Amino acid sequence: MKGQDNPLSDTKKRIIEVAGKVFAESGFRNATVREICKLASVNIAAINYHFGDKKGLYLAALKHLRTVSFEQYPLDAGSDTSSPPEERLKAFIMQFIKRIHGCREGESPWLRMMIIRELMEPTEGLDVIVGEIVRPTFGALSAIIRELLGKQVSEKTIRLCCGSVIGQTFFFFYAQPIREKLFPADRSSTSETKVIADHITSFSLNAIKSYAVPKKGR
Amino acid sequence: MKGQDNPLSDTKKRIIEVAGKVFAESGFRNATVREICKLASVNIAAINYHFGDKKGLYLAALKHLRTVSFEQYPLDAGSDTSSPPEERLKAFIMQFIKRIHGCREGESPWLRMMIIRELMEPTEGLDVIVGEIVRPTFGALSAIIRELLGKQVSEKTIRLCCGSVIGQTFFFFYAQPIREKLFPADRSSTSETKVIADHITSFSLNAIKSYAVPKKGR
Amino acid sequence: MKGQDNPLSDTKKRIIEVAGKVFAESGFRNATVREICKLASVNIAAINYHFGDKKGLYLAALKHLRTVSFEQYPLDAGSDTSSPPEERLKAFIMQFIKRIHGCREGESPWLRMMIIRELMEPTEGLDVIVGEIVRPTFGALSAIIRELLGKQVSEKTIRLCCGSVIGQTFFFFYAQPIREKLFPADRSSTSETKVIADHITSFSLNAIKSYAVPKKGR
Amino acid sequence: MKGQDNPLSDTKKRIIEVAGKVFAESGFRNATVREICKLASVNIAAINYHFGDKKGLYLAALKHLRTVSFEQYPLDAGSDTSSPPEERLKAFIMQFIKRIHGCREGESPWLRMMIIRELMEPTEGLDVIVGEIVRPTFGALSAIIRELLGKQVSEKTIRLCCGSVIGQTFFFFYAQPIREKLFPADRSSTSETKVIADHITSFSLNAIKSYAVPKKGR
DNA sequence: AATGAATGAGCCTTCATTCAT
DNA sequence: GATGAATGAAGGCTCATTCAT
Repeated sequence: MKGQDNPLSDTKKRIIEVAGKVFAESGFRNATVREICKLASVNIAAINYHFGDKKGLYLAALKHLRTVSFEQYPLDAGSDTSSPPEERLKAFIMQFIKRIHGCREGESPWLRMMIIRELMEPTEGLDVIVGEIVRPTFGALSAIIRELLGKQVSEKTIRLCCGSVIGQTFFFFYAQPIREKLFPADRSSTSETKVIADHITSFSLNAIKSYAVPKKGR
Repeated sequence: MKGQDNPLSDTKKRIIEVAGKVFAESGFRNATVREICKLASVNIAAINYHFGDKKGLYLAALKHLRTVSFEQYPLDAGSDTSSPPEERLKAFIMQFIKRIHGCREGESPWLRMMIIRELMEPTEGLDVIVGEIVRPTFGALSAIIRELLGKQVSEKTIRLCCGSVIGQTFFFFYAQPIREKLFPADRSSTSETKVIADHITSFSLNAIKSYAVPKKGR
Repeated sequence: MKGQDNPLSDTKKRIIEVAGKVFAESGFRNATVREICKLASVNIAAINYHFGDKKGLYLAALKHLRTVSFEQYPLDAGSDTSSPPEERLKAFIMQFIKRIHGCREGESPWLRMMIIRELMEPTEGLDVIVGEIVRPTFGALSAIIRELLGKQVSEKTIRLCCGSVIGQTFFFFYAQPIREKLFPADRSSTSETKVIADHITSFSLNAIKSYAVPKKGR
Repeated sequence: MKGQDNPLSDTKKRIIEVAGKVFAESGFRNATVREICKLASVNIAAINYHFGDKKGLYLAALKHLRTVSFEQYPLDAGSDTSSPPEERLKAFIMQFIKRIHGCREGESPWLRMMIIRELMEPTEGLDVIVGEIVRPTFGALSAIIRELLGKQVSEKTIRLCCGSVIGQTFFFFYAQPIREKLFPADRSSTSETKVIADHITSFSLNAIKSYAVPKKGR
């Protein structure tokens, strides 16, 4: 009775889930198929059978991570297109943080780690990340910022503002190890995450609105 | 007392310089001592003799990179403490970009790559980075932002604003591979670097000034 | 009594035919059951089911190759026992070349390759080759040479002459890769095959007749 | 004091000698570097260090085999250019047999096995074999046969006769396993080798002289 | 201070075979 | 009869490290 709507065999699914963790934590090269197979309790030859080779497994794991992340944290949650853009920006930032950096206690930010590793040593996985993760995210953010800035503003300016927003979120979570060493008080926690999200929201809104002011007067 | 006019043997110096490039470009694990020795034209056993092991060489190379970077791009260049804070923020951002991300054409952003790698897989090198690179940088930026915001603002707010500024610079350069795939027009170049630096400066100034307003009126 | 009109299941037959090609071209070890199964469009477990293991399939393929070869190129074709022995030797050499080395353009000399491989690393297949291929061939050739030499000549001499004839044919075709590298002009072709067959015939006839002469006078 | 004129380290030499045997007996693919290293009592990584990879070792072993074989059995031994061609052909055949097939009891015919394997599955080694082994051998034999046939005979005819001579020697020794199965009396031995060499010599001389006759009369 | 040689551990991959259905 | 999934045993190669000089 099990698995009646499960297109992935148990073994294959188990391997993919383990691989997601291991690849995120160790990177493509450092991760070993041996470790993955051991953790998944399968024979090492199973990788070749199900995924062809290590790279095939890596791409499968990356795509799986994306799928799960998008299902858990859809981009348009928490607001709808009729909401004012300020509110939608706030919702976007919170959702983006949850999706990319994880939010539940103990949940490891695998997707973010995969993205960062791909930026250091790009593989075919970068195309997956850009095409299926970054592009739709940028699209959603662009729409909000375009509405905040008004139609007269150039696309280039919108791109730059998108980068400023995304860049802030990346930094606060990605550079967490440094921040904790510098300021032990800012230890990661659910409430600290909310503080950061609020800061990014207001910092960005303030900046963007100033950009937009010239067109309306001042 | 030995080596009074030769604190580093030529061999050792040569190895360190090569290692800096190779470690930055390939990461700790992927870099091979064989390649480093070949490029430095030294015997493979020299690493063990001079640095103990691969990790010892890595730390030596990291420290060397920091020294060179700080000598080439001192933090306070381009302005002095008597300048208005807006101007000093602008100078800081430009200098930070040059130091961390490189500025000359073809120059590899070794220091940034080392930092990013340490963030993914912290080693002893992270202490070096935090203590000798990040802390003074944050200190300088904090001073500028504190002056912009006024004394009434909490240290926490200042830290958050520092993060927002640094985060933006990191993103634009670190995520360069993604940005190029998404927007081929924004290819990296000296002029594009200037555009980005100006954007970060005005975006941040706008945001910070808005933060500061409430205290003086509104 | 089953399979009265289907002694070999289609699947089994298909596998054998594919295996003959693959084993001849790649040798026993280098050939993979996976490739054979893929080319034959059968499941990989079918080999185990039908033939026990890889070696069983190999032997089956070898026997099939022999059967086909003998059906296509019967030994006594092109002449009959009433013909003069010179003519029969000529016919034998041509037929032997066709059978062992192939004659049609693009036809791979599978049987020869199998024989050569068995000579390098004898398996049970060598018994099949000796008993069902070599022995009748040697018998036919012996009869011709015996007639050419006369009854007084020892069996040992006949055996040596048989070896000389067979040896020449083997060399010219088997060492083809070397001959082409040494003398690019002697590239393999239908006409070149005929030139070689004629040479072997006259060379051998000349030699054998000289052998025979002493007995009749001089 | 040892090895004062020994350009090869003991280890390297040991590996090459073992590799020659193993590659000849098992072929390039079937031979394993693990077995070679075990027999040579060296670490498996020594192959990478000294020869780059398996193929490098293979080529080194092949060249070593050639060198040893040529030093032990120089082509022009047993006769000089002033001898009559009949005598020189006899000497050539005996020497060729010794060189390629081995002559001492228990001596394995490694060089022949290597050649045969290269003919089945050519690698870069075939170029070595053709260039450094086959070409000079054919050159020496050609000279003898040209003298036997006279200048009027075409180069093509000389090539064909060379092939006939070489082909016979190959067959008798290469097909030894079959010959022993067919005619147990013809077991390999020093005296049998002499019988074969004499047969090939007279068989070939008879044939070649008949070729040459037309030019002088008949 | 420096070197060439050697080592052992580990990695990815491939293959024939077998199991459960 | 036939299949997809799974297994264990090797195999070639790479790497950091160490040894003897």
